[in-house]
Amino acid sequence: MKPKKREITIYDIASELNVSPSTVSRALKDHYSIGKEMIEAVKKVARERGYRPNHIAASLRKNKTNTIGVMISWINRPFISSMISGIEEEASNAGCNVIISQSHDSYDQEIANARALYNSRIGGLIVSLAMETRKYNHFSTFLDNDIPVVFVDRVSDELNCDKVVIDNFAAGLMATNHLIEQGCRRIAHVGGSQHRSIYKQRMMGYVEALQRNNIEVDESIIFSGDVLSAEEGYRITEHLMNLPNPPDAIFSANDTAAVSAIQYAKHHGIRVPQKLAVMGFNNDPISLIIDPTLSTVSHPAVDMGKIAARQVLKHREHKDIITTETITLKTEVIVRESTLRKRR
Amino acid sequence: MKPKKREITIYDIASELNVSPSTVSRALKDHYSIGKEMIEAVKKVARERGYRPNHIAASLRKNKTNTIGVMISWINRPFISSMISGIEEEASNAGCNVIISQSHDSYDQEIANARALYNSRIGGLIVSLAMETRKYNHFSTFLDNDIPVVFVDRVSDELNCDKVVIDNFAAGLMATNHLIEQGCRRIAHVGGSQHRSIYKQRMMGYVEALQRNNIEVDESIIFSGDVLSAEEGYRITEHLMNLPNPPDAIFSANDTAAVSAIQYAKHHGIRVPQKLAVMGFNNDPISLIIDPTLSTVSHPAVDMGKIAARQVLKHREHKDIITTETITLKTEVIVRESTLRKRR
DNA sequence: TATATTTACGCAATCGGTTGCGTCGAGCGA
DNA sequence: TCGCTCGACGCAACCGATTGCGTAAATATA
Repeated sequence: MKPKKREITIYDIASELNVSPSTVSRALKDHYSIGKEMIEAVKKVARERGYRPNHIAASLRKNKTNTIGVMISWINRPFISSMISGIEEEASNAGCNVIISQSHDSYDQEIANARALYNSRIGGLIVSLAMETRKYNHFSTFLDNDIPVVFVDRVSDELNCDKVVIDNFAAGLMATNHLIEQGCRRIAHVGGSQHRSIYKQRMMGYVEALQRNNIEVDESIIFSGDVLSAEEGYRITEHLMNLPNPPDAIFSANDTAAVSAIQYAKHHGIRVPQKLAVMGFNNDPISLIIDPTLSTVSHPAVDMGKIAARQVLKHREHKDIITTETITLKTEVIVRESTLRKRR
Repeated sequence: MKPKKREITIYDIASELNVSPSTVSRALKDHYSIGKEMIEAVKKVARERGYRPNHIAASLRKNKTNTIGVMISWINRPFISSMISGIEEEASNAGCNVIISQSHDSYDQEIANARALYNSRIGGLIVSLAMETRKYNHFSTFLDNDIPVVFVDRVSDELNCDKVVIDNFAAGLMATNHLIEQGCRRIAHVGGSQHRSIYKQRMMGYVEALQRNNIEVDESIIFSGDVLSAEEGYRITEHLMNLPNPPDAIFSANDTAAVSAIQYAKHHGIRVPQKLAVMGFNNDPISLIIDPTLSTVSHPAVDMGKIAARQVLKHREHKDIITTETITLKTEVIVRESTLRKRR
């Protein structure tokens, strides 16, 4: 059992060098008004004595921490956890901590989490909205207090903040185009809540593709899932395939529901992709495991996380930035077996 | 744009009631030496004025935060992210934050993370060790400073801390027994690093099962993967199946490698489970998606996370606890298609 | 009634940095 | 030589809550 050695502080360094604590404080962060040699001397002593800056103290004084809050729906989903992985990497490289809170897709929980994070005096916030959320007042506290907020993936059009997204419209368009190219003519869509713009845009891309190809848009084969769970996907597929005029393809707004569609098809002897082509979204690991392998749309989760983190950090550095950016990452259709009807 | 209203503090409450800040501080946490009416009065004012306790200030004073650190290998793995989900739920219910850091299975990174978390003055720590880690000095700082440390899943026998685990030996035994019951006689094992006790114990359970059934233990079909990735699993399976005397079953210490085994088999026309039975571990989502569905061993990730969080919180409450517990959760073999050779 | 206890609360130091403002000496132009 | 600028650093007031110790008043004990 080691003796509990007292932490050494800037006061210790100050008295060792016979200077004031303020000088030490400034020297440690290369303040312009501190002389070159003084800075060196201070840092040398700090190193020798094993000085560890006390972030808590700094946070108290500045009333702002070096912690980045992350609000997401569920952590245990491939896209989300990968995104967080990216966030954590960038943040920890910059010496920031990441604290997470899950909304479980509940609006009320999201509000509670926002309050909790604000009370924790986070220095920045990264948000992927809950499925339910349609009002956004709970973020104004952060904006009013100059706490940078960056939205990722599930963003809101109503808020003027930095955003990191993919082009969901283009993605929906490309995905649907691919299905059409493969000869599908009656393409169903299983989307997410139309209040989440990402799902709306995917759907609009889908509609656009149909229209460009003079394919009738049939509302009766367009669905908006609640949370796009496996069960939901299965149920909707069941409904679709029992229609008098069932679709020859399903474009799902996530892989979970798409995989369910394939499984329904397998259980009922419907051949994929010959009878039913299935296109997913996200490129989750399961898309490579399912048989037939699932065609899907790439979703650069880790990169989106990294970029979101960088945006937050940038705003923390330069508080004078008053512009907001929307960063759009590239995405592409990944063609696999579940849609490949024609030889290439 | 709302005016930046100043936060109200215990001083505000104190002056409103003409008492001292210390009284307010104590009243807010029901200190025994504060009168009943005073406590009520203080809380009333606090409520009315919208007082929000400043955790930073408290942390500074107490030199300890209400933040729980979580050290894991990779966040974007089903077991880990589910575990974190459980941790986060329990912690946030108790008003604690959760900050995470990934080691990427690197020992050096784990040490760096431990330092960073210690510097962040976390109030508790939950650890699932990196695959590489074989020395544990980097945790003594926490123990020496009475910061509760709880290990989950990937624990160390060398440290006398609270642990939350499953009975890996029994699990390995049961899983292997099941394979034997299904008529397998030459069962290979794809394990993890034998320095991680969980993998060692799974392997020992496997060996025990063989011995109890008078099956020869053949070292040449027992492997210790590096990180048990899909690639590793595939490569090892390839090696195994090219042996002059290939196995009729593979017991893998995780689902990732097990799925790779199935995929290798499918690619090479080896029928599963008839020619090769495959047993996984973890009950990852993919185990239900792969065809044939993968038999595996349940791993109650969310519960393990919750319990680990509770242990940390318990130690924070009662600092007088000097005992350590090892909590073992129930686990069971989940029989699916990949091992089911006999009708039931 | 004088003394011992208890109850209920105040005082003031403390946690470790941060930062606006003040100061002091050196260098510089006129 | 006078006044001025500028570089380099110190002073001291914070930030908001916690806590050991002290004490006055109320109650109990002798």
